[in-house]
Amino acid sequence: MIYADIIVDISHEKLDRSFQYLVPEELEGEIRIGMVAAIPFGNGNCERKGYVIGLSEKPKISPDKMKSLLRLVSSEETTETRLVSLAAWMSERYGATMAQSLKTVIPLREKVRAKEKRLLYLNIDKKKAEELAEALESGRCKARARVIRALLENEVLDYTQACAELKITAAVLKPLIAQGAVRIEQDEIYRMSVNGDNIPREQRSLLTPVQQNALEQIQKEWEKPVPRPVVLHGVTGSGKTQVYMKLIEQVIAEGRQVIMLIPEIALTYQTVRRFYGWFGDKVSVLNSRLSQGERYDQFKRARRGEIQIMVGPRSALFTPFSRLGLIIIDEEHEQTYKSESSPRYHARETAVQRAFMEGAKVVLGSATPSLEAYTKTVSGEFALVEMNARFGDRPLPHVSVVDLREELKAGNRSILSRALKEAIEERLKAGEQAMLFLNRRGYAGFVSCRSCGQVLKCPHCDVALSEHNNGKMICHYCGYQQPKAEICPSCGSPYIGGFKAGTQQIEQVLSKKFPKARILRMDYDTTRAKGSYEEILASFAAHEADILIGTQMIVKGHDFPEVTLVGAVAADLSLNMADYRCGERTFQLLTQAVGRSGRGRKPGEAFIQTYHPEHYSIQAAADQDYQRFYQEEMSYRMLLDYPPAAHMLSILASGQDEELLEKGMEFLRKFVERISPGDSLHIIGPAWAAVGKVNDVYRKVLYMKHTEENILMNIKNKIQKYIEINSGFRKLYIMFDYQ
DNA sequence: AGCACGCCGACT
DNA sequence: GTCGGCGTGCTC
Repeated sequence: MIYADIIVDISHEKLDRSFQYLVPEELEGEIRIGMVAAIPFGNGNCERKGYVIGLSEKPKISPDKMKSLLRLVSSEETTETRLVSLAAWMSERYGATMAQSLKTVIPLREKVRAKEKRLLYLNIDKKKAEELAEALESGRCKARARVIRALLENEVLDYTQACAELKITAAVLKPLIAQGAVRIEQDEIYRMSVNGDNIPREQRSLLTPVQQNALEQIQKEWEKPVPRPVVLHGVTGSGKTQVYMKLIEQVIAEGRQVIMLIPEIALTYQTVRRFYGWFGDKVSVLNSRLSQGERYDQFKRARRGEIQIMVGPRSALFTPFSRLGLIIIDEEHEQTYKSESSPRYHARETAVQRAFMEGAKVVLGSATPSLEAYTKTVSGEFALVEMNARFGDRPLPHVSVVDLREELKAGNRSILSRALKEAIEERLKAGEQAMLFLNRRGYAGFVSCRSCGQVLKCPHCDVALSEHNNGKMICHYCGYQQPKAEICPSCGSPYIGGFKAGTQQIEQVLSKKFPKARILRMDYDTTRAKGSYEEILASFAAHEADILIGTQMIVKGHDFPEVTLVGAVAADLSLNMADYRCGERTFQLLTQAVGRSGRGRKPGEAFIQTYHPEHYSIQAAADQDYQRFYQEEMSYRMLLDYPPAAHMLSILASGQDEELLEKGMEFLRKFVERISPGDSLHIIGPAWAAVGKVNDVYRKVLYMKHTEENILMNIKNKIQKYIEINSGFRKLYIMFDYQ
């Protein structure tokens, strides 16, 4: 006997789990995961549709209580069934529940209802309604009377809102609808969709020989019976976008569709404009500011075949195209492609899986490919295509590494080295632009006591508070703020102050040293208002300022042809993080930052200020030498068994009860030790998470490393079962992260 | 979401 | 007692 796990297609939290049904014998050969089945549901055996999310031979409940599914609604493969299979793969791979995976993959479930806002109307004239209300009030139907009264006051009521405010349920409304006094209408709410009509179509320029060569290599790979995913490694400014455009055109001409993922931070007005300029109404661009409903609308357009190209962040990967031909991931190494909530999927890996399931091709582009992707090109699993020259044969910028220890020895305590200061002066004189880049936001501006060393922390999160110029200290995790402390709360010393290296401090130093320079600052504070991000960039692009200071956000993919100087003020900040990827991140950030310089006619220059001038991440970035970085970083990962040299599974547990959390994690470690085969598995922890507490919820992690992927998968499955059986874990939230 | 069950106030 | 509104809880 086969049993099918089915999620009922009703949008309600309490139904967000699977129900098991008997599969009739004649359907046993036909049923597959992802199909839609008609099932009897609830006390009235009301017929509903549900997704088949799993098949097994073991019943979860006594089989005589189980109902049999009626029939399969879609026996053919549709876009939806393929996406449901993708969700099934994701929950297996990333250790999430099927409900969580379905939610990420199919936005339709709860969002359909959100779109069709249900409204209540009076179905009789006011006089009759008045009479009815009186009749109901004199009787016992007070709840019904409330509805009629409310409708007499307001012609239209929102269904959900009315239920909450008038304290009524469907049971109250049902007789009113039956007698014809009230009607429900499902108003489709029209939302503004991004309109690309009035943007002029842009002429595509001819490809340079380097680009043409890359294009041909990719096309050659595509001619193979089973094309491999292609890693397009192009140095900064080599013009990968032009190559993407040609590939997209080719796939569209074959009558297939394209998904292009770009990092969230690059989704600016300019990018959106460019895509509309190239593809007109064939393209839709998603961005994070779109509401769920607007996103749903765009997905609906894709399903109907109204658009051929979807551009967007991570979540655009699940666009329901029926004949998907190509997935492009631009800046493939970016952190934003990894989901931070369960399922903690990586868009790169998931894209390869979706493409495999639907016979589509994959192109992963980057100037600094992730170790994961590049390693697969070495093993031959992915193809590698390189572009080693900049667009128009412009030279790569000349990079100098400045040793900050030497600066200190020479008596310079400023955040600007002498060399960088001189270079800025030169640019100002020449009327050219400069960019100053600071790796990390939260790091700067923390407040500590000079006598006892105590760092002021957020009372709800395990994070240092940041000092801001408005005299307040703010937690960047939960938004908690308090006035600036005058004395140290632990020792009472008045010598307490901020660690000065934030973007604001750099701005202050610069405006003191160069009072005539026009300075723009771009960080968390100056971009919080909607649209200000674009405003700052546009203003700098129009040369309304000479110097732009900022965090990560200024180094991503913007083209400022007038910029001839880039300074990485404190390159080490991202090097000292407690994370095995910090070397990779530093290399990527610095390479991107340095690559901003000299993109126009004039050659560029860059300075990297550091306390570790000998570190390979910094040297390789200065030389723009990816190969060298890859070799060094890979040997480090192999030495310590970090991905991609080995596989790693993390268990992230959180809960409000600190003691319960610690006990639970200890139990988990012992459990893993018991089931793990021999000594080849490295278990690390349990330890406190990088941020051990957020909003009064404690967080711990347990890591496991092994060279064999299957062994970790197996352990993950066993832990999942263990957690399900032991009720002690009910109050803990447990998430798996696989990398 | 929608159905049954059961509590509780009103009325023959 | 009985009738019926309406809140509550469950659905393989």
